[in-house]
Amino acid sequence: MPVIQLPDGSKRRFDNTVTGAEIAADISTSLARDAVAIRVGGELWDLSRSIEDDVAIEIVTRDSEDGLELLRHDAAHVLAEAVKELWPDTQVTIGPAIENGFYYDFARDEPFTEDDLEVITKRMLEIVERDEEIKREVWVRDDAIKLFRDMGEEFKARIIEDIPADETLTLYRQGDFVDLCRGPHLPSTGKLGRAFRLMRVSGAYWRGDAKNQMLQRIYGTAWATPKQLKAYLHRLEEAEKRDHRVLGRVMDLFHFQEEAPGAVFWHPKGWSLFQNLVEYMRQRQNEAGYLEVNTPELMDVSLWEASGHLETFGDNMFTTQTEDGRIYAIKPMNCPGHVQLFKQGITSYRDLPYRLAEFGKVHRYEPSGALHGMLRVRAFTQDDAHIFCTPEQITDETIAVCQLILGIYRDFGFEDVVIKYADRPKVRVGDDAVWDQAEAALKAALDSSGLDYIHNPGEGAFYGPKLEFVLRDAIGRDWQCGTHQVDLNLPERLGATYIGADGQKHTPVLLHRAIFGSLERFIAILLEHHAGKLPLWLSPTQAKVLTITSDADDYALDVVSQLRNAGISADADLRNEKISYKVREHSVAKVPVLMAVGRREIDEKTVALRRLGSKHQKVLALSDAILELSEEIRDRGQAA
RNA sequence: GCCGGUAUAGCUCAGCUGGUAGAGCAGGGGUUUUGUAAACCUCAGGUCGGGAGUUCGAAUCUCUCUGCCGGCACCA
Repeated sequence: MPVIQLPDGSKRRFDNTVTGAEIAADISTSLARDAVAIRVGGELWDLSRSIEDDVAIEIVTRDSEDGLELLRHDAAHVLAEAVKELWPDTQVTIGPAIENGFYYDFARDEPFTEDDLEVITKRMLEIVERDEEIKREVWVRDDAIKLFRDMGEEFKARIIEDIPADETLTLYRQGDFVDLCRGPHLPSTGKLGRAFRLMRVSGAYWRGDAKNQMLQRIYGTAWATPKQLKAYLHRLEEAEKRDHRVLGRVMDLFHFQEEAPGAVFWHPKGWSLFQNLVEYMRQRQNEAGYLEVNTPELMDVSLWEASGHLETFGDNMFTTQTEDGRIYAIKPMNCPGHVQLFKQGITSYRDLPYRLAEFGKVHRYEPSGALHGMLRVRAFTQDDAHIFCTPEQITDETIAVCQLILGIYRDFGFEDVVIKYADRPKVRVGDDAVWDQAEAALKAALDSSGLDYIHNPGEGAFYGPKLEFVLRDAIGRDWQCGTHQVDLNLPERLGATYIGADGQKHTPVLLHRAIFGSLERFIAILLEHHAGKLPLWLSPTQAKVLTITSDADDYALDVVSQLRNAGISADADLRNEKISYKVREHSVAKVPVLMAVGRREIDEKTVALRRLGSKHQKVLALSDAILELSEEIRDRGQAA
């Protein structure tokens, strides 16, 4: 005779054991309709599972976060059922719910085609229509293995074999389809509804390991209501419009071409944007006590052997051989070069910390399949810096770097930043004792900074543990940009020393840090974050002066020169076109400020100023316009 | 690197089951002097990504290489 407590504190008494479905029905018919599971303690239970004890429960509805996950997981099962009905020889493997949807991995020789997806969708809708009951069954491990092996489901059998022998297994059966699954599930396939869509098919390795067989993964999205599905598809379309590869073309910033895979051809406007970022960073770094340097792109492989790069990073390095037989590597990182600079000049502890910065262009041979616009390239520019310091200085320097990074991200409008602490990876150089020391130092510094962080095990650099700075953009995507690493290995390998206060030789600690990470990547992120509408201070062309009639040509040129004198990048558009035509063209190209000038403006020494994204313009004195824009540029769009 | 898709004019795309290419925009020339997201007329522009094959004949079918796209793996 269980007493069930609901989230509002009310209690219901039942005479016999009761199921979640019965409780929901007892409350209201609409709840009975929308319920998909119940939460008992921390666990989700099937609606059909009977409750014997007094417990507090929560009814999970289809549009809640948990409910959606269930729905998506169910969609994966219905997908698998449909595929098994259509192609019985296909083997099923796994099919979880993921963000916004689900997937299922199948083993099948024939590839799935676009047309197949339509056929599968149709079958899935039929299965929903059939409203098959989804039944939970508890099985003994060995019986389950036999069941799947007899069905020819080798992959499933292997999954079960890896489950500890004493663990009870649950299978879920719907129609003729049975799948190993932890559950819970919806009570019947009809509850899935029709708000799902198969999106694409792709390859995926069995158990996520590139050494294994490749399976075929079908991705789908699923929602509680058709309206939500539509909204999601709309969001995808919007995200596509933000694609930096598209914006790069319409804004005339850069391009790629076949002869240089993974390398950017910067157009004048794009390069101007690039230089704006460099100038900004240069100023911030100068203020923070960094010294800017430049080191060779090409250095003999012996240096890279000594640093350990060739051994641990060699697969990613470009090399070239000259006529004299020497082999040079094109630098994939700037650190060895900076150590050479340190070795040239620094001899005393009095010079530490010694902070070297370089806008270093590095080349890395990334796997062809990894390339993606400017977000993943083979040639990129790092805002790299190396801080040589004593062990005692690690904490202060680390805190200073964290503050610098967070402050800079704020200037770009990124407030939401996650810090990850990544420790030793499998492939690394140096003794464990040195790693113990480096990890402890970084962690202690981070702890004393008072910043929140999460642990990212095994993801450090090959020479030391690191902090990763992940920022979240306007549409909720995460990007890793900044990094800060403690390195006790490279300075020693490359023979860097200084004389301490004790008169003895010491090896300096090397802190590696980057803030944008890659300028190319950061620009791509900025473009997508702002959907191309860059803040005024960053825009390559800040203002365009448009003539309404050719009578205004002289005045327009005068306006442009006054703007330029005030440090505002401006151009005139004197073409024989209608003003609407010019407004449209420059709006499409995302020019932030348009100034139209005609006869009235000539007479009154004014401009008709229109902001990107606005349908309105205001007429103001040229001098006032210049003042307004100058202030906005100076404050980087953030009113003091 | 792996799986799948894809490559036609500067850009976006059309071209059915093989009969050697078409539109819009951009560009050139002209008309128009224009008041806030596309004025009008006209001209030019492509060995259909590269190579090989099948065929009387290939943008179209096959193979292969390269790039790109979506994932996976890698990386950050």
